[in-house]
Amino acid sequence: MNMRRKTKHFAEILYTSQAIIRITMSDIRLRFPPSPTGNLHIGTVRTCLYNYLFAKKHGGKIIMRLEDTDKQRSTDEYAENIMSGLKNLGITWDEGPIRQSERTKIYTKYLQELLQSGHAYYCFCTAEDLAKERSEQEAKKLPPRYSGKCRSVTFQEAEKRMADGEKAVIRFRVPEERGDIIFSDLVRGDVQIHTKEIADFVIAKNLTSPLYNFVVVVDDFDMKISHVIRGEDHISNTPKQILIYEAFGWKSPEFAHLPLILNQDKSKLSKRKNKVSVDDYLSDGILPEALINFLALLGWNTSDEQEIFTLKELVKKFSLNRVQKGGAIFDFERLMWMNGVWIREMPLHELKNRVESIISKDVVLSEGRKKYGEEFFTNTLSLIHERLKKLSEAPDLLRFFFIPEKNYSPDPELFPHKKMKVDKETAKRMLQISMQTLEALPEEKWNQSELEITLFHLIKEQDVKNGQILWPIRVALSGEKFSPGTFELLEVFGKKRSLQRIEKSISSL
RNA sequence: GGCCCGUUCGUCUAGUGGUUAGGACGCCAGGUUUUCAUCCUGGUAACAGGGGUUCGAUUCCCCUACGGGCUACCA
Repeated sequence: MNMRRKTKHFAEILYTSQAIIRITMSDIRLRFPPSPTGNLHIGTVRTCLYNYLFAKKHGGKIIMRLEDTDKQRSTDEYAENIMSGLKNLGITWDEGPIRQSERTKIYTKYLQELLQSGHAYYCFCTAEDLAKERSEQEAKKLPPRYSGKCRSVTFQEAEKRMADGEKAVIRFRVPEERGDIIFSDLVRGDVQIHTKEIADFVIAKNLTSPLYNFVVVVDDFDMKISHVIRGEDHISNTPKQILIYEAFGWKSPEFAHLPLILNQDKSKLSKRKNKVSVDDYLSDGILPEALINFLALLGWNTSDEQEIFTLKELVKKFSLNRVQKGGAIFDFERLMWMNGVWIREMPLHELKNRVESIISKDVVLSEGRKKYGEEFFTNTLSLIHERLKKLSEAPDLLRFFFIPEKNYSPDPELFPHKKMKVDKETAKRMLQISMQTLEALPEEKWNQSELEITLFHLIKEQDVKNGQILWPIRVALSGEKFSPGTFELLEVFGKKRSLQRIEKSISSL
């Protein structure tokens, strides 16, 4: 890959500073926390990517942790899709997968601990109770918050009521006297919120069904996570989690909240308004490299003017303090441009591998490939290489090459071209003249440079514009409005097929 | 409504107490002795507003506006 490189000198400095960080920060541990409630999402990839880049940059470890506490919505299929998708993109992890659904015993133990220490309590309010409470608050224009009604229910009393069949959830007792919670976010600096803004929140439906904010804390502690890098939508969860850390007497990890990826209208990227499934992009012919490259630069940059990066280069250059604070709109045009760059930079044999599965699904192409041979196929691919913006366009760009001449009939309406000063009449005449000239060119001289000499000679002799000869031939050979150039087509088709196509065109005009 | 976060070309972004506010995508124009694509050249276009601080603010502070996130017995 011919990418721009930094000077050797710079690279050495970089390595040195990395080595220092490695020594002082040897306990870097991060986690990928996907919730397997859907196929791999663009936002999940971006979050995992930044975690990956940070971990690799500092020699840390990554734990794959499937956050599947929502038993209704989580499935093994989604988990599999997410994990294989990440691997296909080159985003790997060192430990796991660990499933939260298999760690219930651990959560239960810590839940009991919190209940016993009084940091949590049973709440018997029903959904109706809470709805009523909320509507009353709204009527008084108060922020809807749980009142703390069951705070006074003692542990013994609660156990008795539950034994009698009453249902209860477990809430965290927010210590209002704690005052301001301030945490230093690695991306946005100090974030502050007062405990009075936080109502007693539910941490578990019951002893064996813990909820997100609780399990995250237990797991991050248990797995010795040092840095939590996640989306901005989690900022408001952070103080709640910090409170739980404090209740246990645990040290909280470092937090870094990433800006969100946005729809065109600046709302959080959603499948209603955008394509969010990684599978969709990949099957649409977006290269994993391009997707990674694009996502890395959505919300982060290197300050120099380089735009194209391999994963390795990203690791080398990544730093959290160059992460943007504002959200970034997902610009498909830019992704397409980047994809085109990646395709063009790719060697031909690699491109061939990548389009293999797409080509094999196309009947005309597969049969034509057998009929005209592998070398021909490779040649045609090389002609469309720089025209490709995404892999899925390949079949449409290639198809005309593989149509057998007996089925081939270009649309006569394609021949007239104003700028070229060509109408059907001229097209026909020029094709006839060219036909004679080309027939006279021996097989062994049938290559681009000889063809150029021959046809330009003819153009001069006939005293016509280049386009008056070259345009009709190009259309005759491709039957397409747009295609590779005349000489390229002539050479790749070879003498026999070229003349057959020209002849067909003449008779159609 | 409340809390929190944010705001440089249409988009992704660089940047500084004094710059012609830079690059990239897109778009437009021209060139690369035929189309398309590539490539090259040029052009278009931004510091949300108002107050301070200052000799001077896009840059520092405050307010407002706008946008967004969260406000679940989802994660």
